[in-house]
Amino acid sequence: MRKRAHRSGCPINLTVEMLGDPWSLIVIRDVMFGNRRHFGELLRLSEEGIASNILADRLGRLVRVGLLSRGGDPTHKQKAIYSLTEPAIQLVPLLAQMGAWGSRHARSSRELSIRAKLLEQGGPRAWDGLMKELRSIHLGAPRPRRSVLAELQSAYELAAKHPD
Amino acid sequence: MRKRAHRSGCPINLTVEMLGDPWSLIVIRDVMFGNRRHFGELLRLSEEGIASNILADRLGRLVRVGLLSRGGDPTHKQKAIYSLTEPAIQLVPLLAQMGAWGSRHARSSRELSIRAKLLEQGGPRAWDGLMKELRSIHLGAPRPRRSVLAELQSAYELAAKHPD
DNA sequence: AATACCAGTTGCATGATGCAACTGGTATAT
DNA sequence: ATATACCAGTTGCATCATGCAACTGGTATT
Repeated sequence: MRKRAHRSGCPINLTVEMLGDPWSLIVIRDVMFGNRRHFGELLRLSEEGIASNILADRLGRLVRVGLLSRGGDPTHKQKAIYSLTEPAIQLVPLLAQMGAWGSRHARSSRELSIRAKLLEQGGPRAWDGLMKELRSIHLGAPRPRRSVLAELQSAYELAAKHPD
Repeated sequence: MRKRAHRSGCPINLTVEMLGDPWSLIVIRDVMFGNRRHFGELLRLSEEGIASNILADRLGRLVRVGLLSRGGDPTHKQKAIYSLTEPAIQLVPLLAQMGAWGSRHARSSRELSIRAKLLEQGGPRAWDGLMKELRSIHLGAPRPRRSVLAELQSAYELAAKHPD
């Protein structure tokens, strides 16, 4: 007796079912914006302090539902590399909106808000640019001229160095 | 000894902390798009079958964090009316992206996808229109000429009547 | 006075999360 | 060859969240 497949066919509900827990989107965010590709990186560099069992569970689940893919690292047999899949890359607009909303309505730190606000202001043009870049990093697509990640990073560093 | 206020100051994380559970966004969706305003409506008309204790807990929590407000219904002393607050209304773009992503990458039902796709295609113009409309319904703002909710509803009904 | 509606609450089973310690395989240095 | 460190997890256990069904006490209707 397995549990019913889905609660409903509503697109919002299905998205919530897939990503509506306290950690899935955090893991995807770290892979996407922090370029964390190994278990250990995700574990040790985690801002929110994810536990290793939860991380293992989420990585497995995200691979199963097709949001991450797991490849071996040639330099180390034990090492696994996690990559975003196309569906995960298409979460960029969603994450951009989440960042925008959070920076507006929650008490987010100023430096971290900079990136969210920049990505919001960039709009669909910036999102597309970021998605192209992620396709080159994670799916082996040709490298685009523009690097939105570099733009976000330099804006963040500027804000961090220049504490108002 | 209370638990730490937040896991991190990242805007995405703060949004996940507030909405990253299986029910909060479902409740907000029903109030927003289904105009469910009472406990009983939310409970009985729930597509996903929320349990009454969970609904009570979420309504309370959403009121506490300022996404819903709770008012009394003049026609019935016992009856409570829940309304969206401005921060919740500003979740429109986020919900629109969730719907768009879900209709593209999950097996959502065709009729329910129609609305999500329409809202996506409408873009920021439609989102602003919807937000204005919600401000009139929930916050007593003047009623706008355009009704995005009516547009979504008639598109849905057309699709439901005309099964491909 | 009886019935139905309303917004929840209670009790209990099950599952998800959080924490710390541990495992077994792999590379590196001596 | 041996010791050390790295790597991706696993295990055990406590606590918290969710799911289900039955129940509660106040309010309106007939």
